[in-house]
Amino acid sequence: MSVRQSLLAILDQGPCYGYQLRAEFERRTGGSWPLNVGQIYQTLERLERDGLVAKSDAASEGRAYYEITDAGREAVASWFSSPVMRGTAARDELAVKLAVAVTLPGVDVTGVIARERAAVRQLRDRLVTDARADAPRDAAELASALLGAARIAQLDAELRWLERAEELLAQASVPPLPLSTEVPKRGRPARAVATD
Amino acid sequence: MSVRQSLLAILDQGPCYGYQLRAEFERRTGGSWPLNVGQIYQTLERLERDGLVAKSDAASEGRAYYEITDAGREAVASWFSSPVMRGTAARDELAVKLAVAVTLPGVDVTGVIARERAAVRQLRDRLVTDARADAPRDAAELASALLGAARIAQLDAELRWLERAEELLAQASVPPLPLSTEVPKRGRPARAVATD
DNA sequence: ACAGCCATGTAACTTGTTACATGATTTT
DNA sequence: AAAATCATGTAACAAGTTACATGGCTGT
Repeated sequence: MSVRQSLLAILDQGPCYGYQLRAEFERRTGGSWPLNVGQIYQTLERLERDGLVAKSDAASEGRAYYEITDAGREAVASWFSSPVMRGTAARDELAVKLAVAVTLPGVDVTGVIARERAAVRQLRDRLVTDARADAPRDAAELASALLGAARIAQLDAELRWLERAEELLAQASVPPLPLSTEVPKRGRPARAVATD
Repeated sequence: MSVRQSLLAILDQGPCYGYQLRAEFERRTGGSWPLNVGQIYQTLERLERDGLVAKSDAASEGRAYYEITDAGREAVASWFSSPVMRGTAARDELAVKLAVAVTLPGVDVTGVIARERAAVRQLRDRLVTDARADAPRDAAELASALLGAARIAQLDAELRWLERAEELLAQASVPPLPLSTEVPKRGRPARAVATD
């Protein structure tokens, strides 16, 4: 929902047209997260469908301006006033991959961890090198610095976690789980223990 | 791609039918990431479309078994032998939200950070409390512990980053960016400097 | 005239996800 | 018979993303 909500928040500042929205978004995210222009129009179409924006009447010079609606303003306020949704599940690709790997027979988990770690460290080092140390001069530079710091922090966390995973794996050497051989009955299963 | 690849990796262990796949996946992810059964069949259909699995001939007792193909085995090997894809962009909802927030006039960034931080800390504390300290007895428990640790590590990173963001924001008090007023020309822009 | 960008829009696709229909099987 | 679960499958949708068609405008 990030793109959708971000575009809406920008439109909260005033009417915009497609190309302008892309420029504003990319300016405010420091060039990370580049957007295909088509995605802007797709998102605008969906925002309009949901009643959060509307095509402006005053279309100047062949540009299709969109303006936010009252419902859209509410959505922006709600976005900024409530924390980001975190589902109960951990939709972390790396974590799930490793979790599945340790349960499967025949997977070289140590190798998997080593490769992931090398990739993470390399990327992390590159980002740290590229990160400029001088203080941000405007809000866009500040935003850029924040995004960079977030990326690095996340990679650091992954590095530490991967090291911890290596430890756990070395200590608790547990047998992997083959496919469950027991074929359960098809109908309604018996009551767990008793009716009581 | 996690679900898709995980199911394929499980099928690499032997033919499975839909319900069985769900059980195997959830067993191996410790109940986090619960799957709607329909998603299993959707994913199987797409895997079959891509030639990575095939319907098994020996359909026993009305169960539709799927088995992995050679291409599927290659995909599994490739998944485990190469690190997870990390796009150039930082598709981090929280980070982008804050980045956009600091560039927009009229947003109470301090409040946003405070609320996000409170939510993260609360969730983190709950997870730490729920985390069992005893050593895992089988691979499923190890996987579960790994997933829990990954979640906590990620939340820790977010906490630290949010604190850093507060600092940066307090130090470098930069003015927010209003919408760009300059309307660029529509046609081809002039050459940057010179042909040389 | 032509290259090249601005600008809009549409079609299609990906993974993830839910809701629903349908039936078989088994316990109560 | 009714309830509950196993089991398969289909339809639809969300959000992100890309590719393409089409035209207008401007500098060379």
